[in-house]
Amino acid sequence: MTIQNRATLDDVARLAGVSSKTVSRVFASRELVSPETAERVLAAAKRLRFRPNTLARNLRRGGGTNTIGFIMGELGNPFYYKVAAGIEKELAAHGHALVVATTDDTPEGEERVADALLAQRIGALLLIPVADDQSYLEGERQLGTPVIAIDRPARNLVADSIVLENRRGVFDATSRLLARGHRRIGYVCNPASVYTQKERLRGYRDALAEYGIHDSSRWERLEDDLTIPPDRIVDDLLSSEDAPTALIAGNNRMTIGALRVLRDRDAAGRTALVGFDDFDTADVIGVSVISYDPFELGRQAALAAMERIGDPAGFTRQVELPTWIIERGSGERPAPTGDDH
Amino acid sequence: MTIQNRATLDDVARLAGVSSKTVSRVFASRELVSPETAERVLAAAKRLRFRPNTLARNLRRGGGTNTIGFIMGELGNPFYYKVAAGIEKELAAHGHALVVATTDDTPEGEERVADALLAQRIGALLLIPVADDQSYLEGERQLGTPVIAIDRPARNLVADSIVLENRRGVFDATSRLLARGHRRIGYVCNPASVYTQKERLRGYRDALAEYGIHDSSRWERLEDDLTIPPDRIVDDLLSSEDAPTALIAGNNRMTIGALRVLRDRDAAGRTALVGFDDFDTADVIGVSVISYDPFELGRQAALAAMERIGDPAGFTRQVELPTWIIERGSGERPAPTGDDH
DNA sequence: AGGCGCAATGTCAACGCTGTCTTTGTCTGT
DNA sequence: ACAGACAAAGACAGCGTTGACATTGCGCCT
Repeated sequence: MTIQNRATLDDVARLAGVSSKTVSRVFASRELVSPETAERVLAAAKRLRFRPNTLARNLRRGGGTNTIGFIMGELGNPFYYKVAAGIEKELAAHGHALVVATTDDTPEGEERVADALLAQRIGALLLIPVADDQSYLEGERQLGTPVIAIDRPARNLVADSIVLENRRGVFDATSRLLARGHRRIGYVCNPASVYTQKERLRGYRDALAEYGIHDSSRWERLEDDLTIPPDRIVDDLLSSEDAPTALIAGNNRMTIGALRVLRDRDAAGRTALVGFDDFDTADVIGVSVISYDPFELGRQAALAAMERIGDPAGFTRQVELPTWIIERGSGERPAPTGDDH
Repeated sequence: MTIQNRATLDDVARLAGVSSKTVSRVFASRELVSPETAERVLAAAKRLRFRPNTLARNLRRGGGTNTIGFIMGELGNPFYYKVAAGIEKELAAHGHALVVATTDDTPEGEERVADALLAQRIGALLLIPVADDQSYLEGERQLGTPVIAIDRPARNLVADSIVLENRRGVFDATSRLLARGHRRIGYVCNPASVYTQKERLRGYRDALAEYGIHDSSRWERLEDDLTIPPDRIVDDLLSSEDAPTALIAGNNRMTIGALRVLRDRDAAGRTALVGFDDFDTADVIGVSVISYDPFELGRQAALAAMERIGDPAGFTRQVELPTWIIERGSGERPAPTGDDH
């Protein structure tokens, strides 16, 4: 197997009997080139298996590439994948490529991979912020690289962001449970200190407050340690005195944990359950959820990035995407009678 | 907001009072640079927010970048995402970046995005083949870009491949059903004409053949049109005369379709079911599956790519990763008595 | 004291491409 | 017959970096 050299513009030019600039014109600018010449050039290029070198092209053209970077967190979560899918699809439709990098969910990881991506002169940076502080990107932004935060706003950085209506989603779900007579409503989540969970918790508390419940701490289980099995958190809550008659799970993992625990503890299926985030088999098992469109989250982020590439100096803005409740049974179980007040 | 120019080696050199080559040494080669000079250079670089331009670097260094491209098919499938995750993790551990591209599952799409990736001078190309023919990559391979096929071997192209033990997995699952007395065993899949499905089908037929069943066509439903709802395919099979007492689903979508149909048609849960590919809530519902590790598939592909980058002329090889059966109940239901022979 | 070796740094060209400017040649109108 | 316009193609430099090679200066040996 001989490894030959890759053909360059000059090689093609020589074979076609033209200057390299003419070949360049054929492949890049489509400026004035006579049809016959173009044909000759294309034939020569094909024979040499020529492929323009985008590295050189982008270097020469100056500024960023048409590749866009996406930094995401832990990999065990389909959420990230769906966002990435939404991004990729929208970018591909506009001729952009996507580089992905993961951060093992640590702030240092985030900065490290951001650095690696930026060294590649990406055209824009999309990220799901993990660190508490994205100020390290401020310099880059001033140099003209747009930054778009997804799912959570960036901190200490001017950046567009695409987030969900977390608060409203949970507020609505909680209100429905209250309307069905539930008063002891549990809320479980882990990790609890991230933006999304804080917002969701606020929605829960706000809804309870409207019914005069101002201290819900005894029905809340807010953890911040992913090594704790979700089952244990739910089990702990349900074992407590004054156990809740309804449960809201702050994310997918907690919902599935809750399902396992309820299967064991509550075979009759009396406890109401609403989870944030839909999952594959939720309809088969009949789990009510607060749903949203993760693809759309990615799509909007890609659109925002491309818009910002076109107009780097424009005002940044925050887009809030809707959430909605899908009723499948588990969230519509009424409170046991005599349980209100 | 002023968009200033990005600092280059020369800018840093000027500020630090050294030559640009020295700055280059500090950032790239770590050759002999006195500690004091290095410190001065780093300080200047930091002040100017310098970041080496990998475009220029890779161009100068010649040959490929340390970015690796991955081409995958349809996005609606968690399988792809997990493979990508495995790839990304392994690459990141070795300092490589990952560009992903999707093909909307059409052969033309595959060639189109391959072209776009190759123009970026990626260091290696990983792909889940969709087209029937990857000979269009042969030229590129000869130019030194390793190609690794994932999940299915490449056709008409010398390339390493990482695949699953599809045949053995289904063979074993079918054998177990036979051992439990089932004789009318159904097999549903869509699409049926892809490599993996052909292999799996072979496993199924081989196992039946060992029990003297040489024509299973009446229990097979092999479709090749993704617009057909999985439910309908399963429903059709179960409505037939001589309906099977056990069912093997060739992929995830079919398994979930089968679950829906069985919930409606077979509330008592007598029909055995084994699906190829695990899913999130399979343990909650008690579905037995033929499982494997999609992350490992990606990981092995990344390893193969990096190995091949180091030794482009070595012998190509095919790695087969194991599959195993997870028994959760649905696959262990015995055949109704009096049903054998 | 003179020469040698080596660490530390510098000079220069080139990677493959494209923007700018220039050259060549053909065609039109008067 | 000749200026002017314009289509088609080429010459050249430079994007930011690094490899190959050259230079400097200092310590050390004889």
